[in-house]
Amino acid sequence: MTVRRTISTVSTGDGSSRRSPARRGEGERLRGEIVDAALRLLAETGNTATLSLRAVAREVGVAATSIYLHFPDIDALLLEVKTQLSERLARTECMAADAAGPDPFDRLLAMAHGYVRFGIEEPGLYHVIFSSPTLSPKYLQMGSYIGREAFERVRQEVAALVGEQTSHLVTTHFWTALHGLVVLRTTRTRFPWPELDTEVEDLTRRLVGRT
Amino acid sequence: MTVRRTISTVSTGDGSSRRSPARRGEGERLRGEIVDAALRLLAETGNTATLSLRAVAREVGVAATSIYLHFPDIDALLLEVKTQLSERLARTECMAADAAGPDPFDRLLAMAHGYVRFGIEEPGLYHVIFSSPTLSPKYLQMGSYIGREAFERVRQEVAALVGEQTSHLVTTHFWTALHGLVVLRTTRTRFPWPELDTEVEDLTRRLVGRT
DNA sequence: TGTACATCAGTGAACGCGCGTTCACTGATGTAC
DNA sequence: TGTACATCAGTGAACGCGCGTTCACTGATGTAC
Repeated sequence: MTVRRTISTVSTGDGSSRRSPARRGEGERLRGEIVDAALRLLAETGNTATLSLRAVAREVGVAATSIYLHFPDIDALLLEVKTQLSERLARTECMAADAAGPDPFDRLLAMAHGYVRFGIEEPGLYHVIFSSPTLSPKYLQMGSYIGREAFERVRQEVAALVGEQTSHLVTTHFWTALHGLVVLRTTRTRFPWPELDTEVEDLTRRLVGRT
Repeated sequence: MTVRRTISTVSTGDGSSRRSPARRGEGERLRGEIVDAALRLLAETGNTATLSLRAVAREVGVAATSIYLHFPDIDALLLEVKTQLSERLARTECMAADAAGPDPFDRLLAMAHGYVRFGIEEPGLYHVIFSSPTLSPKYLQMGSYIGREAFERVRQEVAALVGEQTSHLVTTHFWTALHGLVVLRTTRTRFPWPELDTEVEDLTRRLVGRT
């Protein structure tokens, strides 16, 4: 005996329940729920190497095998997750710059603050973006191009401040320094960190030579 | 029937072999082999979360239960591994500074190069040093003080260059920037990285204001 | 309008594997008498 | 000097667990006739 529930599960009389299938053509709904579940789990651990297919299925509330309906393996799911996260980070940076007005230094500083804020507010997700070594080789190429446009946007502001010639070098400094800042701040919580805004601004000034 | 081998195993007639116990008082020998095996495995994966007790035992060539003779759990083993690695990293930095002579800028630059070289030559081990979140709370306190003396040594050189007052801030920049540099270089291999020595030296100059 | 069938979306049992941990054990080496 | 015994260093079988993956299945929804 099966009884239809109002929302999206079917009770089977004993304790177990069964998800009622999506309408025809709405199969993608579960796909989205899978990605969201993976994001929730990764936000806690920050470690892609320990994410399991069964744990994701459990978090969604679905049979483990149902994951295969939407992803061939867990690396495909991770690629999707990373792509979404990179876009989120890039968007954060972008919005920060747009809110800052036309001055290149103000824009650069705003981007730095945006980047750092994202990483510190969501340390688990931030770590996921940069944990490529776990990906199997077949997804490596695609993953490695993530973040290029964001780098290029920063480079343009940097170029306005230090010149086109050294802009690649200085933008690289920026990227490595902000990345290290986020990773170490969220990892070495007992270290006597300087006040965050002071640290980001002083770092930015020094890197572009505005002391 | 058991036959004594010349080195350190005993053959049991069939394919299996048995390690001949260490002499009385030499029980610490296996402890060292366990740490070395863990280091070999971690050098490949760089991920403490996926290191298993059984894999370590297999690498040593010993029964899984033998690990318990020397470590209460895997976190204790990891703490030992991390402590040894931090000391290695600090020693590398130290030696680089000593080889550089008395000038503070030269010493600072040498330390930076030493730090970065260590990280790039042994990316897996470098990652292990900074992967604290995996440690269970009971070992967290101890782990977090690792590296303090190394920071202090760098700070003294920085103080000679930028003054005592801002030395903590600038040394923090140094640490985060070099950490990010190592992590991203070993992780994002497809990025068009600048020439290594140029990058480190330019970064150092900018951080201490010697452009 | 009715009905047989195809398709879509998801399930659940079963497999073999590696894992951490327990337990009683083995066998060589040293020591007390 | 001989011998019984304690101790040290390490083993191996067994447990229950979570994992990825396979396979045949279920049952609602749409479609052809």
